[in-house]
Amino acid sequence: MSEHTFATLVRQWYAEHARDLPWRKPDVGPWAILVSEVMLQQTPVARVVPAWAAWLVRWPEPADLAADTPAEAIRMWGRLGYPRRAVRLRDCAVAIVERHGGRVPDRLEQLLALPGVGTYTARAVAAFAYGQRHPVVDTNVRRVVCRAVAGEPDAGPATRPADLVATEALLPVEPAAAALTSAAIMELGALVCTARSPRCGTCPVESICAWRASGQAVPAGPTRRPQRYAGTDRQVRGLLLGVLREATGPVPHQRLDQVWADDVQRSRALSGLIQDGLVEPVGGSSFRLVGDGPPVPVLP
DNA sequence: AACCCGTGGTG
DNA sequence: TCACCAAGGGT
Repeated sequence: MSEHTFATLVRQWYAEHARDLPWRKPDVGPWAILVSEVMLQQTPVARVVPAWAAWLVRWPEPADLAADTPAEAIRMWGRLGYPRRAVRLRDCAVAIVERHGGRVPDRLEQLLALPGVGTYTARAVAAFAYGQRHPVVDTNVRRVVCRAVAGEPDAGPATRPADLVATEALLPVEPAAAALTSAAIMELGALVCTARSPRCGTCPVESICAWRASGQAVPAGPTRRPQRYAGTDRQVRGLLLGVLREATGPVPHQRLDQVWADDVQRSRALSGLIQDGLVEPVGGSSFRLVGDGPPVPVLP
């Protein structure tokens, strides 16, 4: 298969079928791109769209978020899930102010050093916000490349160096075209080459797809461990945080006690929230979102 | 490396 | 219906 052909076909398909997502518009800056990427970590696009817009209205630049409390970040995060990301995003804003003068850095190494920014997000920002030529490999890209190029059923549990190498080989030399190609492959994985029921009939690379040619083998075992939720600490954390999020300021522990009957598990969940920087004890028997409280009166 | 971390839509 | 899972990161 020709790498050039693959990239060209996918880009042509993208030009016609790409979703009109707000963070793909021309004048969207690096900070807005970064916020979108963090929100999209394990949260579906449809739920991110409105949250992203509201977030940027309130905090148009990293310094704006850095100056506000973790509590407000957690509230604004709403119900996107994994609220640790809200705290890390604020930590990230603080780091951008302290290390980079309030501007989102453009070097991969600097991006990777930011809180909540890993292999995928760093590359996504470098490519989509700054037009650099880096392979951007998320679960969609991994699946597409694994299938189309290697002809294998599916990718491994996490991004590996080999995935970056395989994807890099598909990218055109010109940086802007490479970034566009990455976005296009990602979109193809999201809309056509999906995990569960791929729509090969509408796929632009069906004729050169190694997986299609080999009969679309199905993964041998379960791709990953099933996510369980009901009855777990995660559910209890979610319930506790829900109460704290709706309250203003400290909440007496008695009110938190009502969300879950098992004392041991509830305590463990609360400790976890404190450990993660989401919640803090106040006055011995109450708890609040970190930094939450009445506004500081402005002195005359 | 394996496991933990939320939430809500859906086939 | 309910198991599955969606632009990952941290430890």
